[in-house]
Formats: sequence, C-alpha cells, structure tokens
Amino acid sequence: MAVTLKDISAACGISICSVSQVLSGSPRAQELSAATRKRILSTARDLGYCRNELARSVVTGKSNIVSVIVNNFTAFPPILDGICAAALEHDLTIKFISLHHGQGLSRSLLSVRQYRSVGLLGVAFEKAQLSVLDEHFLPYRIPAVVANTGVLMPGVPVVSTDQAGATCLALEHLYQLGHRKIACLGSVPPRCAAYETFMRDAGLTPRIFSERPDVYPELCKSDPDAVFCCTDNTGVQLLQWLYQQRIFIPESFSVMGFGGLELSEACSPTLSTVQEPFFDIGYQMLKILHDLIHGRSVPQHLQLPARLLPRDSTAERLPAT
Amino acid sequence: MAVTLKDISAACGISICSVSQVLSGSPRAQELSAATRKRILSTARDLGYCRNELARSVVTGKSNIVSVIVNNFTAFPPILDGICAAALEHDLTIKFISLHHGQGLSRSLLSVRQYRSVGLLGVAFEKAQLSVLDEHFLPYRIPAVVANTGVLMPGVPVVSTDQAGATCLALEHLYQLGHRKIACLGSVPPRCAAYETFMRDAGLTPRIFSERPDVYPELCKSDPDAVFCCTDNTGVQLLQWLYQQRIFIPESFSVMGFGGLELSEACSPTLSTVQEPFFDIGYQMLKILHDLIHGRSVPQHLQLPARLLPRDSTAERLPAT
DNA sequence: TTGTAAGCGTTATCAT
DNA sequence: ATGATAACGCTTACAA
Repeated sequence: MAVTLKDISAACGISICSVSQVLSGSPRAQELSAATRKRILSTARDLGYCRNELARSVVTGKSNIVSVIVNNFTAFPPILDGICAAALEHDLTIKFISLHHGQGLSRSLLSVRQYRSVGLLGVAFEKAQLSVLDEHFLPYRIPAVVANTGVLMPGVPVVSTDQAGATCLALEHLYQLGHRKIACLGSVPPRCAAYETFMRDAGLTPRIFSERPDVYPELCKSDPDAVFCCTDNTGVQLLQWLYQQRIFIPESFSVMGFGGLELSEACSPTLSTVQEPFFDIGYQMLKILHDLIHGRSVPQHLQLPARLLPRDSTAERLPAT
Repeated sequence: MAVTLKDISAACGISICSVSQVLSGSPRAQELSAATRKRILSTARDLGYCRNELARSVVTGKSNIVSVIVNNFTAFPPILDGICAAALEHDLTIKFISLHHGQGLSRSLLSVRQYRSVGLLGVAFEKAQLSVLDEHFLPYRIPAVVANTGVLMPGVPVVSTDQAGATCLALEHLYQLGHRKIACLGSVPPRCAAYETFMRDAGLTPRIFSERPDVYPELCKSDPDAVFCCTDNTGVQLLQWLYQQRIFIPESFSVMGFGGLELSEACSPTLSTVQEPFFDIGYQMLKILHDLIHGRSVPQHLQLPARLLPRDSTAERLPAT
C-alpha cells in the first residue's frame, strides 16, 4: 500500500496533524518551525508520499472532480483540450462521460454524483439532451456550464462563438474581395439572420438556399459572386459537387465556410472559413465553472470572437469580361 | 449534504452495516430477510441515496478510476468513444489527462496516483512520450495499456490496427482493379515493409517515394497506375496538389489512403482508404486493462483488422489506348 | 510551536 | 438474521 501521513509522522516523530498541515499547504503550517517543516517535506519526498485525494475529499465533502459530458468525442476536440488546459491551472480533475450509450445513460450520469463532482460541463449538447441536465442535476444544484448550444437555460451559463460577429467577419471578407451577389447556403438560424442583416445593411439582396445538394444547380444558375456556407461541412460538400461538375473555384465564384474544422483544410481547394475559438471556449467554460463554484458572479452568455481564415476558395472578383 | 448510509440506517432502524451490505450488493446481503432488504432499498430510493464512491475507495484502497492519457483530443476521437463504452460495461470511471501542457505535465501526471487510479491507458503516444510511463508509473506497478504506437514496452500491452493486414487490404484492392505499377508514398515503417512484401510476392517492382510534396512531380513522371499513401493525410495532400495541377483522379491514376480519418471523406475526390478500427481499439484497450487488473493473462500485442473503404479516388485501370 | 481527538462515509471482521 | 466495532487516510477544531 502507498505511503500515508502516518508513515511520515512515524518516520520523523511529528504528529500526523502537523504533517497534514505542512503537506497540504494549510496556513497554520506557517506557525511550525522552519526546521520541522523542512524535515516533514524532505521525508515526504524520500518516502515518495502521494496525497490521497479520495480520502481528502471524503473529509471535505467535495471532490476536485469536474464531470464533462460530451455527445461524442468527434464533435469538437479542441474544446476538450481547452477544458483540460484550464483544469490544470485550477487544480481540477476531469472525468468524462459520453452520452451515446443508450441503455447505460442513467447509470453513467449517476457517476457524476457518486464521485461528488463539484461541477458539470456540457459540450455540444443538442436540444433534447439539455433536458438531461434538468432531470439529473438541477435538483442537486450542481453548478453547470454548457458550450455550443443554441438553447439558453436559466442558471446555466453558455459559452459559444459570437455567431453574428463571425458571420459578419466572413461576409466582410467576401465584400472586400469585391463580391456583391453573395448567396447563403444553409439553415443555421443565427448565421442566416446575421447574413440577412449584413446584406440589408449593405444595400444588397439576400438570397438563402437550403443546404440540400439538390439545390446546388439552382444555386449555380443564380450566378453568385460568392457563397457563404453556414457550416464547413456544407462548404466541403458543395466543393465536392463542384469538383465533379468540373466547375473550378475560386475562378467561378468564391466559397466561404464556417467553423474552421479540420476538414476545411482537406478539401480542394482549401476552404476559406472563420475559425471558431474552440480551445478558448473550453478554457473559458472551466474558468466560469470555477468562478461559479466559488460563488462569484459569472456572465450568463459569453460569446467569443472568431478569426478569419482566408484560404484558397476565395479570391478577388474578376472584372466583368 | 447528501444522504448517507447513516441516514438510511436511522430512517428504517437497521444497522449501518446491514444497509451497506444490501446497497453495495455484498453476498452477505442474501442472509438478510427479504423484508429488511426491501425496506432498506425502498427508503434508500425515497431518500435519494447516492453512494459515495470516494469513501468506498478510501476503505478498499482502490478506486474504480482509470486514467487515460492522450496526446491531444484531436488525435483519434473514436478511440476515446470506445474506451468510454467499455468503461460503462466494466463499471469504471474515466479520468482524462492531456499531455500537451509543458510545464504542468508532471503535476497532471501526479493526479493519476493522487486519485489512486486502478489503471492507465495511453492513446497515440509518440516514442518519446512512452518514457513518461517508465518514469512516472512503472515504479508504482500501475497496470497500463497503450494504443497505436509502434514501440513495444515489456509488460505494457499494445492494441493497434493490424498494419500489415490493412496494407495488404489496400494493395489487394488496387491489384484487383487491374493496377500493376503501384507506387508507395510515405515512410511509415510497417506499412512500407508490408508494401514491399506484397509487391515482391506479386512479382511486381516496389517503388517508394518520400511523402514530401517536392517529390510529387517525380512521382507523376514515373507514370504509376496507382499510388498507395501511407496515411490519409498524405493522400489528401497529394490530391490537393493534383487538383492544382488539374490532374484528375481516378482518371489519371488511382490513389489510396490509410486510416479512414474524417478528412479522407472531405477531399475531392473522396479518398479510398482502409478504415482503422479505432472504436474497437479503444474498447479492447479497456477490456484488456480490466483483465490485467484482475490478474488474468492478456495478449501482449492485439492487432485488430481494418476494413476496406472504397471511394472515388480509385477506379479500374483503363485498357491501354 | 506542536499534539489530541473527533469525524468524514464507507467496508470488513467478528460477535450475537 | 442482524449488530458492534474497528479501520481506511485524511482534515480540523480545540488544547497544551
């Protein structure tokens, strides 16, 4: 079995209590003589002591464990990286729960409470899944923060991309390249709304197409200068179809995505897009959760700015020939 | 504070001890009368009891926590899904540690032991990172299993794709399409080796090119029927370059990837590839770890079969014109 | 400056 | 068929 406080206490003839205080950095440790402190610390090191977080949590009634519920891991990996980075800073430990396991769902959600998690993070929840929070956790008043969901729940802060800002960033890019007939492909509500506003404000006529592949011909027939796609996935699909038709981009028209997902760099041509700040979203989620746990007041909806990622699918509008 | 055994004990006038046995499904609970059992279970439900895993672990000296160390979350998400799925079945809880945080590394590795993890899983380790296992965990005899690494460590089982099998699957596909001048692009040792063997066995001349983009022209000049790329990433890069040159695939030659990563479906044309069984790899890792923990004997190197994923970048060889 | 003792929520051993 | 009692490793009044 591992080295315990008792072992250290015995080894250097100091009471367990003092050993605990020194090793856990309690303020009262300062009252001990420097000599004892040094002795305790060095024997702890010699013996290879490693604090038992479980026992500590039993005593304090709270663990340093934050449970993160994800839809699946493929969704937004960088968010998880951000969460982990922040967890390290705040001395929290991350426990993961994946939602896609039908029968075992309630059992795996139970473990959040079994381990006395101090808080809960939800990544990429769909609307229906938000009710999970309601049912399983709201009654227990476990602080929670969610990311990338359109729905707002009272008392559950949301961290997300500034969708309107990101949309404008994309459209501004197209506009500055000289494009005026800018179509919108897709149906993500906040992005379509921001598109309409932008176009109206610029004195242009908005034209929104469904992201279904069977409207691509119609889209092309409308002879756009540029197409703003509501998601990278839609953008990639469009590019693939255009490739099959031997319609070349950006010569024929410019194409813009949204997200900055890995696949936006894999297509031909590489897709110009706006990069959602996934890492930061994760990082801020945990920071807000940490504040929430410590009773500090937090923003109900934190919107982080996206970054323009110009690549090969956009180019200056050719002067009419 | 949460409901405890003591509360239940008080509520139904049964000793804590009996309550514990019933609620944790101890065999000795069978000796209690059915009536008492029922009473305990129902009051537990009424009071909303939720077992404190932390306290339980303090007593038993082991937690049900498995620590998973990942390079970063973008690497192989489906592996993590597989791990989570298996964890649910074996009643284990998953704690994550991300490696890419320079300064805090040893602190975050410490938490593996602080939480008395029963086992360790390593995903997508690079050679250098394997030493982390050596230094930090081997001395403590924490059972470990790693995935997707070329290096074998004594006593640390590896789960991976059957690389030779997967390579043959890809090459067989090209061969059956009629291709004979099959080039290899890349430098993943087991895949290049399997390529050479396959070609020799088929009486064909192997020709291996570096994956560096500046050899693409040379590759094309060698006029291959098909190109086997050691990774999807290489395949995608090649396709992007070919697109820029307006060299069309699969008309000019067939291109094959390796991995089945998301991006292999985003390129133009979609990349034919062999799908590595990532989910299964994760699932089996945890299963093996579980066996290891319970002292059962386990395979030192489990190789799982890949699946052929024919897409648009491969086609039958045109009869010479 | 240091120690004693109680307690956290469990499980385990041994009685009854 | 059920209960006392100790123990796990730690923190935290309170005492000396």
